[in-house]
Amino acid sequence: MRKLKTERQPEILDAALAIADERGLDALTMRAVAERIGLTPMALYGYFRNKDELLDGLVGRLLTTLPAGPPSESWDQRLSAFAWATRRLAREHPSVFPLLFARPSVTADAVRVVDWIYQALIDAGVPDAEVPRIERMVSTFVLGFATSEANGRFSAASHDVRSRRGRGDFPAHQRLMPYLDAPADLDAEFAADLADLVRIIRPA
Amino acid sequence: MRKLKTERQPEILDAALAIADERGLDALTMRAVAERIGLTPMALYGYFRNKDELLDGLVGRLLTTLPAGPPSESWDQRLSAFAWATRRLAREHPSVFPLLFARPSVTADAVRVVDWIYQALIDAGVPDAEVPRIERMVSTFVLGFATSEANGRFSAASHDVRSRRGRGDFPAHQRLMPYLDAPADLDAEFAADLADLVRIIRPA
DNA sequence: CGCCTCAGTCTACGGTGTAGAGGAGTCTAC
DNA sequence: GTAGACTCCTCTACACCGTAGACTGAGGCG
Repeated sequence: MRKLKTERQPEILDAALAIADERGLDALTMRAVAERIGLTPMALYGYFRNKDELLDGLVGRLLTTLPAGPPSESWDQRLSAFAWATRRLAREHPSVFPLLFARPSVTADAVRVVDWIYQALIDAGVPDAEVPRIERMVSTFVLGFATSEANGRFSAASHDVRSRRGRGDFPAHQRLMPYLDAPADLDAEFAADLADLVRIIRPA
Repeated sequence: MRKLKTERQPEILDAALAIADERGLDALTMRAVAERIGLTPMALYGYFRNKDELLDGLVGRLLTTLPAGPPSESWDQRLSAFAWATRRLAREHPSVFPLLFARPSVTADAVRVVDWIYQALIDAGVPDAEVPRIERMVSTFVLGFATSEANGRFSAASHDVRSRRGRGDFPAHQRLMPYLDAPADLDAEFAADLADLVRIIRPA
């Protein structure tokens, strides 16, 4: 079978997304997906050539849920809306989100998102030659931040450090301890980071 | 067996790293590691409680190879050295590197690296209260850039887009086509991004 | 009627991580 | 010298994984 069926693809991806959200990426197996929609595992292979393609489909599904900012808004409004939507996606689907980073994902869905960002940067007055670099910088940061949050890289550090305090191992940590004890307000932090980024983009 | 043996841990991690470098992360199985050092798979469980712990050990091993910048250098020299060393790590071990992003990794190794960055930011004159945020921003970007490079997120986009040109799907891509055809000089790009970051950090 | 296509099933294979039991070798104490 | 404990490792086995290959049963169409 060369050509793939498409009708039930969305249904399959819904099931896969639900499983990953509920039980984590490790639980996302072909057998689990099949069982959820009442098929045998092998039936899925009529819709996706293999598991990797199913995961790519999942990535595409996530990307299509990113809303295109209406061109009426200003470039920084559109950029900011995209960034916050991306981060929301990561919070809603923390298990699946890291796949966005792991897979090259040169699908039409991904290119469409990049095109929005290109357009926003062009409207911001960034020279054409610089647009691709700035896009990579911005999307790397946004994806990186959201991914870090999704898999817990931003939390619990101070707890571990406290157990080591008293020994002089980590002087900067000791000095900053009052600021490390409280968990960071990541909403405010994301906003501040975005403001810094916009400051880079805004033409001198 | 509650307590783990440690003597042969480095040997095991060396084998694991070599396998991942040579044949990819998928080939990094307990059986493959065991065979490489002439043991049975179950022997590894005396040194690591399970495969996840072995992977955590691998992350730690990578982190320890990041050199501490001598405090004699200026803060931006140290920061830049750290960034380039991180990126070099990603190029040397592209299969394993993404694990740095995937695992919270609050081990002593990770905290030590963070401590260097804290110190550099303090020396840069960043207010104490802002240091943790800036550290997260910088390391998110550096890790994100290096990870993107390692798994190919920065390449081959234009090739796919070219096949879609002619249809008006992606207007910004069409306008930027001359700059998308040539592969980006990622060395120069990384340097430019770092310069932008340093500009954010440097106190007004 | 015969034949084709299609959606889905069934069976099976080689791989995975790892639990549990046991077996050699060495160290210590009597 | 020998019994026991401890350490390091092996062996066997299990449940689960992705998926190849062959099959079934139900239309559609000549």
